[in-house]
Amino acid sequence: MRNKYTLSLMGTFIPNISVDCVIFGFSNKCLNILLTKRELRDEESNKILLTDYTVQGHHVLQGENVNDAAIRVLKDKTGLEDIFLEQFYTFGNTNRLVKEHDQLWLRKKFPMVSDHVVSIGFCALVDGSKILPDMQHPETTWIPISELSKLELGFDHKEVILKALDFLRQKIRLEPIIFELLPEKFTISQMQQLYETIFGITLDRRNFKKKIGLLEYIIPLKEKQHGVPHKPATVYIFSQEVYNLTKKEKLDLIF
Amino acid sequence: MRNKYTLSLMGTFIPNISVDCVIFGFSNKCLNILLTKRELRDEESNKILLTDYTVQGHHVLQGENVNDAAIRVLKDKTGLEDIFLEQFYTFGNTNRLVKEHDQLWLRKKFPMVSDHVVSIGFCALVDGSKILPDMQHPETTWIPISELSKLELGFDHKEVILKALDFLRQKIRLEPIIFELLPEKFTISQMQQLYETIFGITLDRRNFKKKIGLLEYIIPLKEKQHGVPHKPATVYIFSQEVYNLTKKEKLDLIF
DNA sequence: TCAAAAGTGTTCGGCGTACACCCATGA
DNA sequence: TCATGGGTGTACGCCGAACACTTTTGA
Repeated sequence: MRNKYTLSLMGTFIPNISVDCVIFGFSNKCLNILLTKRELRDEESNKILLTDYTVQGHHVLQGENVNDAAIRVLKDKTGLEDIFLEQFYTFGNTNRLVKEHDQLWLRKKFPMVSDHVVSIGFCALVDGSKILPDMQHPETTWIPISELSKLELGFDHKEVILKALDFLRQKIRLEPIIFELLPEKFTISQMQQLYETIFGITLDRRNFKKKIGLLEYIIPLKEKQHGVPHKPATVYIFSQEVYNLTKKEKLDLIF
Repeated sequence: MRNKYTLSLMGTFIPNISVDCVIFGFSNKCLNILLTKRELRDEESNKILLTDYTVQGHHVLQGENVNDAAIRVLKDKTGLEDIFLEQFYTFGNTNRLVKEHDQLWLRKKFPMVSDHVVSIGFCALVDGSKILPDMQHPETTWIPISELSKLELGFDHKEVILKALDFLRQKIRLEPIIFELLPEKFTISQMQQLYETIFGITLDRRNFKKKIGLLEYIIPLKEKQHGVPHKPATVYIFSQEVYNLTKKEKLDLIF
């Protein structure tokens, strides 16, 4: 799959412009990021030269819109389409590829890319229940954000992920994108757990429920959970239409 | 000045990556944008072929960080340094340069640039009282945002400006960047007027004052206005230090 | 003395926060 | 019957919104 671009279309991608997608998903009460394990072995000794993780990225193709490149990467790496995907920052420092590990990797695998690659960072949000159990890309895995500090990351991808997380936290306060991370039908406590994992806080259940109860666009269904060993919870849906109709421009001048 | 890059250093800039700076300033109770008037005449007939406005932009140089390119453009076009300057969006559509006017301009003036230029948009905020009365660049002028819809704008710069304005409005709700647009010493009603022009609203003076009065980091001086034909107002300063010490992470889950 | 903007206080309602007990289900 | 998480109500305090009259200055 990846060969499609690195081999047969070699020369048709733009050598100095790429996109990087930080893909967030919610499962197991955790916010996770989809990362690719990178491993480089010496051809003779078969000794491991480097092993670390990177986010999903690729160069923009000749004649391709930058935003479309991100859509393409997402589809290639996860099979997902039509999900939340937005730019959050562009990484343009000249030293982003100069670490020894990364140079080694690039010389071996991508000798044609430029020394100074500008990368547009995208943030994608996916419903955790859509995680493919056995992907075409066995080297990609979900990592809880709480594990991030323990991981070795390639290029400037640590910074990329931190900026993406920042973006997510701020955006969530401004727009109803939290639902992009939840299944279509969700319970109030799933939603609460999601907030808690994103912000690293704990919230009072009663107050949370009261607040959600005031929002007309979060609609309870008749349906309940089943198969749970406790009182089954009511399931809710988010209505974008009701949201559009009822949202009021509240402009807190607070900063 | 501009020739420095377009002529003597021709070939040292990256043909497909540029920065565009949307520079906001506050004066005359208005939020203004610094734009450059563009005019192209036919060499024989001297007839005007196109006339419109653009934001301040330039290509990134070989070996230059993207963020440094923005700093350079800002300095070259306004003489200003050390002011608020942040990325807000990257414009990467393949059709951003294809309007007939723009092609005409590029063929004549910048034949060496690529067909597909990705441009990183930056938002700069300057104290309106620092506006140079007679600039080195007579073709640059401040335009109130209320006049924007009447102007002809080059390339995709209408979209660029609208995205910058959006960015400014959201950022102001999250961080104390409003002060970047005000003189060091300001009155409460200047601050109020600034909010009013940015958001296109009107606010109640008493409530506004009360709110500002609660913020420890907006500090009244002994000093008053003078030379005004009415009761002189108290002047205030913003203290970044007090802000850092007293800000509390308020996290409204509201969206 | 006039025009123009500055300064000031109260009331009301809504929303955030703190906090504890009973309920329904599967194992 | 037990463990697990679901569902619910009250009291308090803060802050945002509405609203009108007096004060100071330069012209």
